[in-house]
Amino acid sequence: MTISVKREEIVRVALELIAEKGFHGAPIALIANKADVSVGTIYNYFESKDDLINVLFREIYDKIVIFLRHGYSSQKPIKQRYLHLAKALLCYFTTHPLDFRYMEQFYNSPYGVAYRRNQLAENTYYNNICNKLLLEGIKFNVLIDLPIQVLINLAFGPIITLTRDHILGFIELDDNIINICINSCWKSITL
Amino acid sequence: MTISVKREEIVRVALELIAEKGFHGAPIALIANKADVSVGTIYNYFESKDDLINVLFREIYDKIVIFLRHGYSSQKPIKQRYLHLAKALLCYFTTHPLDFRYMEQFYNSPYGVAYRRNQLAENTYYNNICNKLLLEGIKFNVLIDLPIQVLINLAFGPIITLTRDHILGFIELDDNIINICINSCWKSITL
Amino acid sequence: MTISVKREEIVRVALELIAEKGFHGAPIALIANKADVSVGTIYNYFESKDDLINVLFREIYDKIVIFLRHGYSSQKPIKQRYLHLAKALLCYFTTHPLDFRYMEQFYNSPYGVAYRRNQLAENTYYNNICNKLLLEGIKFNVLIDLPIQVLINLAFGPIITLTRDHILGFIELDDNIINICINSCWKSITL
Amino acid sequence: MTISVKREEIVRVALELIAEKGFHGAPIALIANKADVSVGTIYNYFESKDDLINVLFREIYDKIVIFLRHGYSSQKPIKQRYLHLAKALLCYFTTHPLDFRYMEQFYNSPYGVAYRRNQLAENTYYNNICNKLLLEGIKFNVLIDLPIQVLINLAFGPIITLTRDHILGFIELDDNIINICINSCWKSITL
DNA sequence: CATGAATGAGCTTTCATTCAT
DNA sequence: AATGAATGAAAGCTCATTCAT
Repeated sequence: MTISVKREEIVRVALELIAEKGFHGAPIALIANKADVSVGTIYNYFESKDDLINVLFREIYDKIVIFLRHGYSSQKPIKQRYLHLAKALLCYFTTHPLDFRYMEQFYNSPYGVAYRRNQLAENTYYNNICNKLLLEGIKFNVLIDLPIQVLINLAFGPIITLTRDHILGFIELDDNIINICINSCWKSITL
Repeated sequence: MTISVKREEIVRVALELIAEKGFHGAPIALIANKADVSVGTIYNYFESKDDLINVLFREIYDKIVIFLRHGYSSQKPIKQRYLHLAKALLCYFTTHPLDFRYMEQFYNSPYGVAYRRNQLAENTYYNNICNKLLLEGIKFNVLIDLPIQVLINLAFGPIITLTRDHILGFIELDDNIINICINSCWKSITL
Repeated sequence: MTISVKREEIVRVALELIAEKGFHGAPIALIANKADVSVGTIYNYFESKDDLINVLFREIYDKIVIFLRHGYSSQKPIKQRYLHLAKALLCYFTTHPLDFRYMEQFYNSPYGVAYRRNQLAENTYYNNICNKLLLEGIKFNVLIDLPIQVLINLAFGPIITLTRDHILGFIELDDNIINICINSCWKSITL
Repeated sequence: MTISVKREEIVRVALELIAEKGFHGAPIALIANKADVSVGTIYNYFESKDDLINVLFREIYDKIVIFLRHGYSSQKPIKQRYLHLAKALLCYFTTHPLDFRYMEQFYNSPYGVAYRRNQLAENTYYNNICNKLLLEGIKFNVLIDLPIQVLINLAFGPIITLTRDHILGFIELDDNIINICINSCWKSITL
């Protein structure tokens, strides 16, 4: 019943190290050391470093989905739902900067490219909330009729890059700026 | 008089390998081998792998700047200039996908973070064309008054992410879609 | 409980190779090979080649100190103590020629210079037996009043260089010659 | 008639670099660079790095011999001649610290060991002034009857090690100390 | 399950030497 | 004689993974 506390530690330390120093700044031995665990133990829980990296991605991904879903209702108007998602995304990442930087590392690496290709291949791509929302918006003539993947970029791309600049300390975000930006993005995708 | 053909080859192969497989997928020995050159020769032209990486970045960067400047006139209306820059950027990268992926690798790595910090520190940051354009737009009340780095994200962020998806083969761009997207971005930053 | 036998082998082989061929004649790969150990194993026991070199120096140094102390009593007359130290030194090195040559390599290299500078800086310099003995000899007007480091050279310099010549096979030492030499040195430093 | 100025420069720079940083701190490329000469030019004057090292040794050696011979007369009493040689040696090295450090590097390396073995083999060993002096001293019952190589160590060993300590900055020599030391050495070898 | 010593392929970098010009 | 780009073997060091305990 109790999930191994050692496994938790491994995952926590791996997240921290990889987020801050990249995959190559996080050798297994260092992860083991910081997690107060032996190297061998890591290989009891994960098949390989690659496996650990992919599992960690999955865990963060799932937490984000849960966070986005919280308070989200498909009954609400499309705009309201968009604002909810955009804010939630930005909120999650600014409060979980390690998760953000980990995801950036992941997507910008062979892992991420493989993952995305895989998603497309499996056709599971259109299952996530954001995609559904945009597809609905197109269907009801609220949003510009563009390929979904294109629209995603307009709708959420700036949110992500803003978050990155904020986390790296290049810009300072406040509620006012955030609201303006999200509304700007909305403006850019509406007919 | 003639620029070394070996140097050219080294740079070409390094670009290709790093763009496709990342910094760690491009060991010096492999670069040397593919460039039909000995390992030592690389170190005749570059102080270190880091140096090669930074020089390559600089070369691409300069080529992009030249390309963006071509046909650009500060006499033209702001919107027209924005459209020029956005299209040129997208055009350059779709015709030079290796350059694009290289830059992505670069920015998303300690090199890129160091580079950006350096730029901020040196205050040379506001010297590039895009920044100047946006600042002018704000000044003349054409664009939303947001911190320049925030505005940059709205104005060019989606261009970049679209380009990535296109290059990775996740979406297919055509003139129509490109025009719509660029205009959407313009819409998102105007008052 | 048991000190690693691999570590012992590494140290033994390193001593042998460095003593005979110098630091540059003892690449890590060769040490590993001769010690029947993998390269990585050496780095499990020592941080770096420098570390190995310094540790090895320390181990030999400590063995020498123990040997010199054996049978040494500060109650005995100064001359007797000097004769003890000089003989013991010569005895230790002629029976441990690898140790001698290692120490020569060490002192005559950046390691040794750094070590000596460090010792001076830390003021631990005057703590060794030889220095104490000479200082006492000066104090009681038995020895010439010269700076301690100068006196050391007169008292023990020839012992060391004789040992070297002996080990390198340039001269043949016997008890008679040894006694004459040591007494000569004593003569050279007494008032 | 004019000895190549380039060759002079190469030798001068090699001496400086090797004396200060050892053989491995003096790569051919660096020597060439500092001597304002191309790498190839060095190989025009010297067969190899080893050759350069040996030639440089020989040049210094010869200069020392000339210096020692200056003012030296086999007519003078033995003690006076010893004092002359010891002082001249110390004088030469303190005024030519690079030469001293070069010689130390040389002797304490495979080059030096090979050189000494060679000398013994060639029986040219007993030809130098110091040896002749000591042999004469023994013959006339002025000096202790010890093997010449042993006597050399007593007579000149401390001079050399004192010089080293002085050059490395560990001790400060003045005329008074020097006189005491040299007389002490003399005392140690006389009957 | 947990351990961590052992492994060795692979990395970046150096440098004596060559040789076409 | 002079040049210096080119070479490539060899160096020190890292790290994902295994396996006997």
